[in-house]
Amino acid sequence: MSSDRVTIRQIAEMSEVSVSTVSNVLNGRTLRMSAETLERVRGVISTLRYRPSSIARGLVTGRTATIGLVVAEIETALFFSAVGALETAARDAGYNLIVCHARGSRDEAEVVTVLRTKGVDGIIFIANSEAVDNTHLSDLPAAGILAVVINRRRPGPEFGRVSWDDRAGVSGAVEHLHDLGHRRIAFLRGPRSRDSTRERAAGYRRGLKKAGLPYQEDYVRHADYTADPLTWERAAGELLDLDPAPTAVIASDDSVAAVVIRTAQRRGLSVPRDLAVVGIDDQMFAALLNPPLTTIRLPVKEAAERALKMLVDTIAGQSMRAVRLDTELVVRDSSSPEPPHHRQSAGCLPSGKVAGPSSPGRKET
Amino acid sequence: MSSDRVTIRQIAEMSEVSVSTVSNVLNGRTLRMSAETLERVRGVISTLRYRPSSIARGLVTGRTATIGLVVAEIETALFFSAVGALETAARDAGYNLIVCHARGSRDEAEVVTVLRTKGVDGIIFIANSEAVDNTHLSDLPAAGILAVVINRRRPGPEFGRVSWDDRAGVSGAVEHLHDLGHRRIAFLRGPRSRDSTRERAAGYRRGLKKAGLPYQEDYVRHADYTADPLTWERAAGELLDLDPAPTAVIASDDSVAAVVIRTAQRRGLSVPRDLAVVGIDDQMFAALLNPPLTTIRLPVKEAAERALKMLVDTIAGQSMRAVRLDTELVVRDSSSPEPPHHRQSAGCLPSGKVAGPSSPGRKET
DNA sequence: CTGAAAGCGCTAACAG
DNA sequence: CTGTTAGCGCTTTCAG
Repeated sequence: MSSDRVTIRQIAEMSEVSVSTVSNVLNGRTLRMSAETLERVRGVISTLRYRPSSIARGLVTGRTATIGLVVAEIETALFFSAVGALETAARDAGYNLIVCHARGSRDEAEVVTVLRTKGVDGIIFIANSEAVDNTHLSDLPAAGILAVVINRRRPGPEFGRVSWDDRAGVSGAVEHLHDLGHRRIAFLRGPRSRDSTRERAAGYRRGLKKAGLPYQEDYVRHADYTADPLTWERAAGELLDLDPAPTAVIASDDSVAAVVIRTAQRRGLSVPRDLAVVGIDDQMFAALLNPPLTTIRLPVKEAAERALKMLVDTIAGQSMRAVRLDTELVVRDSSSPEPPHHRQSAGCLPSGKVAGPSSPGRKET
Repeated sequence: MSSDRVTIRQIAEMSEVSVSTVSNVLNGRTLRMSAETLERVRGVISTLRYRPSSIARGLVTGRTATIGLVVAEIETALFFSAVGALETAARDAGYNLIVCHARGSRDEAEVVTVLRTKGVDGIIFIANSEAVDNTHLSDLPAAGILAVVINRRRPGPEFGRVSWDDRAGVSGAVEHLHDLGHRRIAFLRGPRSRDSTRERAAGYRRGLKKAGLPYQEDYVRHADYTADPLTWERAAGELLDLDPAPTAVIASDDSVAAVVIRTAQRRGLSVPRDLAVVGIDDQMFAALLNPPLTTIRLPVKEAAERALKMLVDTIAGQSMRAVRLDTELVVRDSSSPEPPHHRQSAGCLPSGKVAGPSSPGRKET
């Protein structure tokens, strides 16, 4: 097969220099080298299309310019933008990404082992905020493998961490709805096992308090976005059956929000006139719904970029940190004070106007 | 940092055997080895948690158990399911995936170079059917790097290829709509530069012909799903302005379909009563729209799995092939003969009933 | 059935 | 400023 691989030795011979000289030009240690030699070596390299084997290099340097990415729930649309952003950022920094999907602690431990044998320089974990066991990560720092976690509890101080402020996000959404005149604001909780669910619930309470609204048990329902959509529909229906029914709903994510909208519409209600709906995530389709969905945008891409930067900076000598990003409320028609067909046709894809100044993480677009 | 790496030599010493013996147990060449020795070596390996370095192994064997995945348009939701499926399939087969995003031929050439220096055993290209230049791939076979392309023209006979039948998919959708009683069926074309767009347009014509319907220029519009949603809205509006207006639209993809639905609804039309809408892709949100979207499901996941299998089989000695997969028409409410609120609450997430037997690629669910 | 030894392609001392 | 050399950790003949 690949019998004709060009090696550094051949380059050396053809350039009539030693391998170390070639190695030097390869690695930019070219400062005090005769310009003529440099030229000649470079010429041979390019005519032979020589590319040093990063395997061989990795064996001796112990570095591979490869980063492992361990993704929980790879099927989730939101995480894909993270993978994309990460890949771009990584390649800009001269790294490649080995992407692995881990479905649980056991799986993750296995994946980490493989990644270690492959000699990755660092690992980024992007999680679903599931409070997962971290013990299998404890020996990573000792093994000299840098790691940063996204949307997950920090396994230790040697780990980098990037997260976002779920609590402030939901709190801000409540305030937004309150500003619009809503007084009966319901909240759909996500999967029970996730930290994000707790944070968001806390944000809901905080938002109510800030707005001076009472917390009502009845207005909080469970709608696990990892479960069957029929269950979301049921939860939405129960909310709508209440008397008095809520005039606004913050859904557990954009998918659930889509079903809430549909459920309301099927009952003849108009969104947002009879019911305002706010999602969480800002997935691609949010702006395409009818009406376009107001949603709490999670800064997944930014998180990915920050995580990568943290890793690269740490390789360059800095130490790990924990950063928390702001979410951003993207206001579209599903929470506007007037029904969408009476308004300018606002809200298509990445547009989205912005709410009042009261809550954090809002930004002009 | 990683000073304390366990090596095969240490295992050999502690087991009081030679390194080659350890290597043998590592590689399963254990047939004619004293059971007692085997036991001892394995014991030492597991107590020391020894993992052979795949870098070192790769250097000598020339194989890395790593596959490159080159994705065009990594941001597209549809492709993510491919990445997920591929990762799972790869890991099951003992491989890892280096995922790269290539934005064009130049970028792709660069990515391929990097992948080669990293010693990948094969490369899978998953494309957007853009008729892209393939010349930079021509020396892959000679270099002993296996490659298979998904949704892209085959660069040569040494390349594997997996694709799907866009033409039959759209043709089947036309027939489905015809069966439902539609006689004025419009079609929204995707990006001009893609092969898939041409195939789909051909499928549209074929479907009309099969149904005995005339081809009408006016009913075909351009709605590039990579462009601004406002342009889709305009295209949809133009269709609806026609007299007589179409009673059904096949949209260029699910996102466009969502906007078509919205445009119709904003004009007070009911989907599907006044207008039936069919998408292409079957993205996650298709089932969440109101009404749930009938769509031509592209077998992206299956394609990914087939591609991986082809690669692995070829490594094992088989030769590359070209396979074409069927699409599947997933019938939901947006094309049902009656309005959704008069029907059983069908159509939530992966459900979707199935049309008549006339067209290819339909399957019972 | 096991051990010694020769590299895989490269980098990094260390001499010249 | 350039050349020689010793490995990185593993596999794989080839002798014992």
